[in-house]
Parts: sequence; C-alpha cells; structure tokens
Amino acid sequence: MKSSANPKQPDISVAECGYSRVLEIISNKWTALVIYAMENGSIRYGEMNRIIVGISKKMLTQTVRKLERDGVVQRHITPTVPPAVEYSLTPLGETLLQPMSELRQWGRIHFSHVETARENYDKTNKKDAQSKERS
Amino acid sequence: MKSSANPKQPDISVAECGYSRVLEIISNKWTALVIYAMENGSIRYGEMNRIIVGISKKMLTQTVRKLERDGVVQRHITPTVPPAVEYSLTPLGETLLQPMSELRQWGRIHFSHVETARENYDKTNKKDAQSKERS
DNA sequence: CAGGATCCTTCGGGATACTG
DNA sequence: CAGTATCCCGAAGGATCCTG
Repeated sequence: MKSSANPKQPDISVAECGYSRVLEIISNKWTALVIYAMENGSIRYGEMNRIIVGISKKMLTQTVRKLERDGVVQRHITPTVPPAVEYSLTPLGETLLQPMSELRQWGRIHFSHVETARENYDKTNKKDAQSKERS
Repeated sequence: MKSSANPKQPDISVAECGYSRVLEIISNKWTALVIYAMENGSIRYGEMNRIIVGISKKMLTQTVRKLERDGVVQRHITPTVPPAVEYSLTPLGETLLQPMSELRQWGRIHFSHVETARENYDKTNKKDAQSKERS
C-alpha cells in the first residue's frame, strides 16, 4: 500500500516480482524432481513413485495435482482393470525445462564452492548453537 | 540406500539433483528478493529493509546470514558511531543473477497462462473443499 | 494400481520487544 | 542503525490406513 518514498531505487515486492511467481510453482521440495521425471515423455504414477527416491504417494499426488492445476502437467487415464495413469508435461510445462536446467547446471558447477564457503563460515564463526549444517 | 533396480531410467534423487541444491539456496520466500536488491551493487541493511516490501528485520537478517554462509553475499561493516553495514554479491553470487533472471522472465511471460489454467481447473473441478486459490 | 483421508510433527516466518 | 531474542501460528510434509 505504501508507495515508494525513495526515488533512488524502485520498491521490490513479492507481488511484483516475476521470480516469486515462478517459485510459487516450482520451489517446493518435490516439484522439480517430478518435472524432471517427465522430461523424457509420459510416465506412470507408480513409476515416478519408484524413480523419485524418498517421495511418498501423498506428496507425489499432491505435487502432480498442483502441477496439473497450474497447467504444466497433464493426466492421461487408461481405464483398464487396474487403472493406468500417465503423466506428461504440457507445452507450457516444457517451457520450464530450459530455465530449470540452467539452475541445475548452476548447482552442478558451483555447489562445491558453496559447500566450501559454508565450511569456512562455520569454521570462522565457531558457534555450536547454530548447527545449521547437515552433514 | 537402495540402488536402482530399474535399468529403464536412472533414479532421481534429491541428493543427486543439482537443482535441489540450488533450491536449497534460493527457494525460500525472501532470498530472491534480497539478491535482487543487491544486483546493482552494495546496499545497506536498512535500505533493503525499506525496499523489500513486507520483509521483517528478522527475516532479512536470517536470509542475508544464510546467503553469507553460502558465499553468495558479503558483509562490509563500517564501524562508525551508528554502525553502517553494507551487503553485496560475491563473484559467486553474481553467477546466480543469470539463471535467476531467466526464471523471472519465465514468470513474466507465462504466469498469466498459469493463472488461466488454474481458473479452468477450478471451474472444472468444482470443489469448494479445495480452496487452493488466493485471489 | 492410483490414489484419498487422517493424524501428527516440524519448520518457515510474522509480531513484538530488547540491545550495543 | 543493525541487529538479537521470544513467542506463536499456520503450512509443509511424513507415516499410516483405507478404497474403487
């Protein structure tokens, strides 16, 4: 509600930043993995559940539903006796692969640097009360 | 612990995906905004607190500390009478600007599409119990 | 097979008050 | 000015059981 009283820089708001909107879509724990599971085409529910290490059926369903609602994923139901459900990226979903793969690249290239920085930081600031590291 | 029993596709794990590592860094609510606040150079604590709409001092400090620990941000303290603290991106931090701006671009370009998809989804699946939308 | 429903724990993060 | 310290709540997410 408060307009910028400081002309030096524009206000940065969550609402106006396109970035926040993307994070709203892909920032949770499993979404990215689910999208990657579909980057080679259709994949079945159970297959994803096996391939994505550590995900529960609840979280898989929840994640995939949210992505479907956002229009980045589609469901194809084959009404066989045990129902077979296939998931795949929509054209909109495919447009996400590029920017996401850049982030993944960044992680591969720079993450060791980040880990080193963390060790140095923790070494310098000897505070056991923090214990923010996850060996 | 369980190795891939399915040779058709490699396992996708949180631990092995570079993407998850990046999200670990930038996926929380404020990090991206804080980084954007620094993309034009050094900026003071209070200035960020004013520019980033809605952030609390607690969250600003917490976010900036985490980024410092990860090596993407540096602190410069000028020990004047009221201390002046400047924050800026490290070289490592600057490498994040590019992939992040692509995500931001995606949001600007495609988010209206997502909103439309949501409306259609909610219209089709008339379930008030869901109420996942945030007008 | 592909979920839905429930319960329960953890944690992000907001509000407020205090400090060097 | 630039934080730190507490309290507290709602949402994220895991575990378990049930179903068409």
